[in-house]
Amino acid sequence: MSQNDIARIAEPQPELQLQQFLTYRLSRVQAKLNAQASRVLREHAGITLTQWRILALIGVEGLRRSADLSRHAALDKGMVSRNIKLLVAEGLVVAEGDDSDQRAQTLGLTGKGRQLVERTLPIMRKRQNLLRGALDAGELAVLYRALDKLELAAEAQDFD
Amino acid sequence: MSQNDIARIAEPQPELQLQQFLTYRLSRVQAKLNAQASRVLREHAGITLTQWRILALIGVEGLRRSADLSRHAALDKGMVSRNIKLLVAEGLVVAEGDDSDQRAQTLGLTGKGRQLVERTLPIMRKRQNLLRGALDAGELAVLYRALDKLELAAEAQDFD
DNA sequence: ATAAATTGGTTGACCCGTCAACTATAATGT
DNA sequence: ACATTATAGTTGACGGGTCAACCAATTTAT
Repeated sequence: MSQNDIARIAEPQPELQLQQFLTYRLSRVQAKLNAQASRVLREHAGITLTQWRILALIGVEGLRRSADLSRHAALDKGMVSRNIKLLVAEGLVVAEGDDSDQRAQTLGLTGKGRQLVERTLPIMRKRQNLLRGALDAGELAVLYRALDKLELAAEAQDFD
Repeated sequence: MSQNDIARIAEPQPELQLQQFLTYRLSRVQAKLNAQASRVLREHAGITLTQWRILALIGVEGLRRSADLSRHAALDKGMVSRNIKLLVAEGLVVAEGDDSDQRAQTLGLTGKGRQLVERTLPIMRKRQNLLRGALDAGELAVLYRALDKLELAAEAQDFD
């Protein structure tokens, strides 16, 4: 306790680091993936990642209702609502009333929106392939399995 | 195009889903890990995850300066600053001027802060072990490798 | 038929994390 | 020695994401 006179409760814990390291790694990788996609989309299409997802869900997956988007892509419905409004204002999306359900609105792409998706799809696919190419099939399988297990463990409520 | 008359730009793309699925999975797992830790800390110690990290870095790792915390745990320095202020206000941390560097302050735990860390450490270790037990060594290794590769791929700037 | 519960969508509030600007002090270069 | 550059820490602002309240319309149960 002479030179290094720091009040410690316990010796540094590699275990503690591991846990924090894990969530740290996960959030970091995810942040970088998002940042990369966001950059491309901003430069190439002038939209955000969320907006791209919405456009792709409408234009590629053929979904037509906000609620479907939320469910399909686990997007918050509030966020979908706000972004739809933006996309409509920018003339990329049309939202017209649905006859069969007065609450709902039917979503679709405008010509401009369709053009933008068509123009953007190839580059996003390219990126896709880059990412996919980074992992071999075995790694991908283990990654998914590990994430499943972690997610399950993270749901435990009764370990205390 | 009869019954399912939806204007699509392309057929639904499993590849697109994969990418979004990947970031979706990552963010989801991470969110759950955070939520779990946050819940435990809130119920058990009345602090947030960030605050716990700070307390542990001071009390367990023995760090004494804000800047060291930021570097060590990749926490934003602004966030550290604000949280330190809260922790001081709650009487868990002391921050006194540093003689050798007028800009810096020396951080330490109060008795109350030390007690709280001592009380909270065991349960966080328990959680730690739960998570660690969820993956075998091989899975953990592949997980790390896969995250490394993905992170690298996510840093590529010139794929377009 | 009508009350209750569910669903679609909008809006406001809030937290977390990041970034930028700024002040004060220290270290470095010439 | 003095000007430049780097560092410690504070603060304000912003975007992404979650949550809750709310309205209108629709489905379900009794």
